[in-house]
Amino acid sequence: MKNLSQKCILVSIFAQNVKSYRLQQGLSQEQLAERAGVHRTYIGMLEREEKNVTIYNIERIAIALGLEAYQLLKSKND
Amino acid sequence: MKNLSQKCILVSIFAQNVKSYRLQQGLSQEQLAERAGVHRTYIGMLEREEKNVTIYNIERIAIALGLEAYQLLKSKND
DNA sequence: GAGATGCTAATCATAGTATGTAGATTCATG
DNA sequence: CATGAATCTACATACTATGATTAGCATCTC
Repeated sequence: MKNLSQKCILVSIFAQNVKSYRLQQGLSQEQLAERAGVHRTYIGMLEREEKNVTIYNIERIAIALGLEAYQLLKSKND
Repeated sequence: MKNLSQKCILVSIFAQNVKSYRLQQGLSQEQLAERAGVHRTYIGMLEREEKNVTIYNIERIAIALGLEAYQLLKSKND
């Protein structure tokens, strides 16, 4: 799943948002992973734009960050 | 992937939005599928909440409907 | 009959999950 | 200063569960 960002803008936006909100809340990848019920390395892969995440995991991560899911798909400069 | 909606609210919201926006634009499932570059039955499966769609296909369908992707994840009564 | 949708099943590609290693950073503590 | 422990992250695989895609037939409405 290399170069996914070239094909899909959303993957990139999602990655940036997850990392941004996570750091904003002072969470490590591992802490966020535990809250969301996913594996430690999975969060890293998402932030590196290596995975084509599904809507179910978008929801889990949004909840773990205390956000509405659509916020993770919204470009911050809009 | 039955009873997906019980575990994931977003699947249900996404399904309702796709159907709602599609009908609003007077498109058949087949017409939307062609625009989005997916198969006819796949749109049907999404609208019936049978699939855990990936972010890449969310983007394709959003583009086909002339929408921003986040709009498909946003509950209409907010 | 024609068009649209539901539904099943089957195959192929890949998302989800996990393990292990390595490098970078921070922070004590001698 | 060292240097050693602890934490965080990147990265390389690998397995298996399931998402993506297609074909075929049924149902329903007009």
